[in-house]
Amino acid sequence: MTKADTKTKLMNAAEHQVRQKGADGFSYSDLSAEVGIRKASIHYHFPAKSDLLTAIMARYAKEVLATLDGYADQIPTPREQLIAFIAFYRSALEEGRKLCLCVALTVGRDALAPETRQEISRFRDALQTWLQTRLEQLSCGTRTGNWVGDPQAIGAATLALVEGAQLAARSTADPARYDAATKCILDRLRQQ
Amino acid sequence: MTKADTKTKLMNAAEHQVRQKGADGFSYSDLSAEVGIRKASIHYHFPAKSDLLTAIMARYAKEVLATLDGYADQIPTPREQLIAFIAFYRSALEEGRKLCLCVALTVGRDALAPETRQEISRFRDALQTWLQTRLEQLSCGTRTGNWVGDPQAIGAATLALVEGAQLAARSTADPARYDAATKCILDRLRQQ
DNA sequence: GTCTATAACTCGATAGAC
DNA sequence: GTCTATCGAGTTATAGAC
Repeated sequence: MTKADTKTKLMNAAEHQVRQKGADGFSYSDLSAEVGIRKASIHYHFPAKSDLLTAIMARYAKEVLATLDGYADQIPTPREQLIAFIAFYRSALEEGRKLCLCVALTVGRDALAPETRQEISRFRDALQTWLQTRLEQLSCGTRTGNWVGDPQAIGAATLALVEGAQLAARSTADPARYDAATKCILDRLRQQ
Repeated sequence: MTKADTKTKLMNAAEHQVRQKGADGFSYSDLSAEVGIRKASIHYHFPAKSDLLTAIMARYAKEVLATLDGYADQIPTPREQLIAFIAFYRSALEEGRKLCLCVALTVGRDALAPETRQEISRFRDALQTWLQTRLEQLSCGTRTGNWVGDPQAIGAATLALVEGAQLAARSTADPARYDAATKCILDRLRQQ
């Protein structure tokens, strides 16, 4: 675990770069410097850049969804699970310098390979389903507490909110902007 | 008005390109093809690419804020002004293929010139102030209707929501995802 | 698996004619 | 203002030695 193999090191470096600078913002040369391998050697592991992007997006989706499923097991109430979700997206910022991988990739969507796009779509759908399930358990659909709307609509809004809040934080490299944008929904969850 | 001068044509083309592909996703070569001028000639109008990016961001901010101030004059109630704001961000999508310019630029923020970053910050602050003013007029701070929270927090959340909703639409090039993500807040505004 | 070397291309930017 | 011509550096990607 302490010494990752080269392929893993490359994926770690690539994910870091994309989330900080976007898919067009880094090159094999950057990875070469970060990992300590000649840039031509990277092509042995990932023949084309699109292969690398697809691989890191697939891994990212798997890891994030595993984390969220862990919340479902370890955290007792859907209310607290949703609070943990918002905190998780907060922690992904790392001082306001990073974004969720799928946000970082979405801006340059036109230039992505079809397989990469598909990974992004699947991930977003899975995220929204996860949120929707928790919201259904809150039975907010029947206007319990101070919620309005059906779980599907609230799920879509919640996902948009945390991604938008990440952008806000990124705009001035200040995580406090994430907190400001998510204050309302967190207060509402805590009151419930 | 029908025949824009070259400088304006270049800015129009650049804005279109950035909002569709990001700052790193287009080149002077693309502009050359779109406007019908040799790429070396572009440097006469905008010596460096950063000059062009700063110019289109400044123009974008001015135009959008003028539109919103127009809403304040022409639309009677703050409630309807806010609904118009959400519709405006919807119209900016253009079939799910475009983003708000400041969202498109924020991902690659690290590589932007300081002047461009400053234009983005100023614009975001002005947007949030505009939203906050409308929300104060709704007197939602005192928990009127089914709102919760103070105008400042709701303003930050609303901005994050519409920007996140644009990303959702972009993820599958489908504007319906914008509608899904903004359904809750629109319903709440309409009920009020 | 990693290396050197390089092909083939695109990028932003400049010089100077007209 | 727009052009041709070009520079130097960057990019992804490949070939072949070790």
